[in-house]
Amino acid sequence: MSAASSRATLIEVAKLAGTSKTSVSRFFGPERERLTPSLQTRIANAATALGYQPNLMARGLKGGGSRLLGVLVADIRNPFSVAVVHGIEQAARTHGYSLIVCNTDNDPEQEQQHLRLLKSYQIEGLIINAAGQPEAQLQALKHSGVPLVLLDREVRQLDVDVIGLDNALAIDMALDHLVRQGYRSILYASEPPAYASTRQERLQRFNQQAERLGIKSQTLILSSSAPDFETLTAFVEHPGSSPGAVLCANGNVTLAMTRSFQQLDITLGQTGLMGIDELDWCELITPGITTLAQPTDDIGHAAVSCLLNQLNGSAQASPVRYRHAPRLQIRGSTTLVPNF
Amino acid sequence: MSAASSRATLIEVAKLAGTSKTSVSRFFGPERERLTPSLQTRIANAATALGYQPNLMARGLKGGGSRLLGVLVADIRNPFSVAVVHGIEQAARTHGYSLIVCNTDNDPEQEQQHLRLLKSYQIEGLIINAAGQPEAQLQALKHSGVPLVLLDREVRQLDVDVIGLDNALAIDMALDHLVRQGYRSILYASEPPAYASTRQERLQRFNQQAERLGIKSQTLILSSSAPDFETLTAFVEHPGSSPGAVLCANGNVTLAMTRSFQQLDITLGQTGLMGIDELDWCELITPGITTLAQPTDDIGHAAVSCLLNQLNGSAQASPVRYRHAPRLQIRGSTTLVPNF
DNA sequence: CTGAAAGCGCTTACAG
DNA sequence: CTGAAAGCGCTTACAG
Repeated sequence: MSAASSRATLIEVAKLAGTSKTSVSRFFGPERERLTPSLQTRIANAATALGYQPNLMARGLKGGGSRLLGVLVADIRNPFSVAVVHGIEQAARTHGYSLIVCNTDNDPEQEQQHLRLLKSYQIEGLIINAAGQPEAQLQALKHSGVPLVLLDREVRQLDVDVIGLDNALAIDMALDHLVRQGYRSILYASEPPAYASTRQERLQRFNQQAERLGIKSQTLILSSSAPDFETLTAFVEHPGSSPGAVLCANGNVTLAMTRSFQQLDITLGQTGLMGIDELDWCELITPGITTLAQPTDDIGHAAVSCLLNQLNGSAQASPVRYRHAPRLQIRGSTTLVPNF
Repeated sequence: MSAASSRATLIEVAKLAGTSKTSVSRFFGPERERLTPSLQTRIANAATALGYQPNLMARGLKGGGSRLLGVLVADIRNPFSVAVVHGIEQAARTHGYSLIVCNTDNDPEQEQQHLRLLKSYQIEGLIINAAGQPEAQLQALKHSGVPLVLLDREVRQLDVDVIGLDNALAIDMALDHLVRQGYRSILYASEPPAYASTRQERLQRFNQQAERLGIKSQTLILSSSAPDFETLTAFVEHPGSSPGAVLCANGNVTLAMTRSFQQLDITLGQTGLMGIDELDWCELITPGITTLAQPTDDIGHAAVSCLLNQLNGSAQASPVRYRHAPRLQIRGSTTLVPNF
């Protein structure tokens, strides 16, 4: 159909520059300096004249490396994930890498499929926010020399670098804030913890610390179908001896809970509401929703650094865990007596 | 550093199966049926035994096609873009394609750089939501036989398929709704229209239709720095003979305007507020913000279809324009007398 | 400093 | 139905 005036190749450039493939190849690689200045300019001219772009797939084939990083996200529509991918992209670009981004929609099957594909593309590293527990595949990748970094979620029995939030610290900060603000009974709302280590860590820390602090605590696991109004209603009406607050395990939960608050006509602040993950609209819901913002750019950058360290061989012997601290963003939803 | 027990190759599979490279290659390609059932199973066994995955970069090199689609977005943190990419990904996966996703952060320089890279990766098609006007590069790509689809934004002097919203229809629907609701003076808020054809189209249609309908109209171009409270305040205080409404050109603007409304303590509904693009939180801002939702999945799917049509050679002679209709989502922000 | 040659893992006419 | 051979565009020892 199309004219397909196919792109110029190394050979054509060499011919036009009156030199060999080898020299042209060197010109576009790390050995450019070995070439005479005059040869360099001859090649440069020929290349621009022909609009030559090295074929990275060919280069990848022959040891040069694909310069491709795989990124596998569980939910690309989650603002947190998008923000991290943005950070990853920034860092990757700085180092001359491009990204193959795949989304699994939290489906382990799609995850398997994507992992197969990524392997096929000879990626030089993989950053994965796992949907399931693809230990076998990842183990195989790792074993075949592909640097790996787990993002936010761990995978059982897989001993590789993990980058994410300091979940224990986050829960501690949340509880500390809520208690300071006068809330003494806390409902912790989360998506089902199975398969997502982050959810488990946060939930576990919550239970542990709530007990240690003598806080009246309760847990609500959100089903993906209908919201659980009963539990929430009961909690709001009988929070115990003192005011209650709802702590949301992540942005999705915060969204769901905010909806529920509105539908049940629960006053923000009077019943506290706080969430892990910062979202565009948290400041817009009167009187503002208090959050723990994750440093998403830092997380993305750290993930790329880990990968590069592994590529350089300058990696630690044992896997690293980067636990980033969240930033507390205080708003009206955790103030008992709204001032108006 | 790592053992790099490198992956199995075609040759090893052939050896183990006691056959030739050719047959193994056929097995993994579209010609599998030409092989004897017995040969097929022998190869299948050998392949799984070795955990063989075809090297797609090698395949890409030798005519087989890279099975890679490029996606270039102007702002990956915009929920609209993310939703469309999600749709693209779904459709691409169905057809066995993976995505190289690049983000330009609305920077024409990054766009140039990414385009060069994408070309290097031998993508089989490109979906681009342009940041600048990269006509030359795109022209070259098109000329070298790479199917192209413009997403949302057109590029001047570039005659290729365009997928996006029916901007004229959207504006018409918005104006119709606002007028019906009793607003007679409308402030149209937009980001700077330069370089983004969508913004221009919407703005132009707004001006045109406002005049035709005899609506008192005004325009506010948002600067990226500080919000323009003066214009908004003046508009709210002197909307003319009858109530005024603000129409936001896209999701970013809706966000900015909602902030401004709150900071200036403007009551939603009393002064209308409506936006193109549906966002998670539009239903959460009391009394809800009326929107025109874009069918993002459809748009993503359509983009992939166009690409595939071009690849098949079954494309129209002249470029196609798919203008998708928005869906009106009515909420309290465009009701003059809130009922409570 | 420069180049001829082998080879990366695959596909595809072309023969048989 | 199957396979030997050439070649995709590049890199990298190895010689000169």
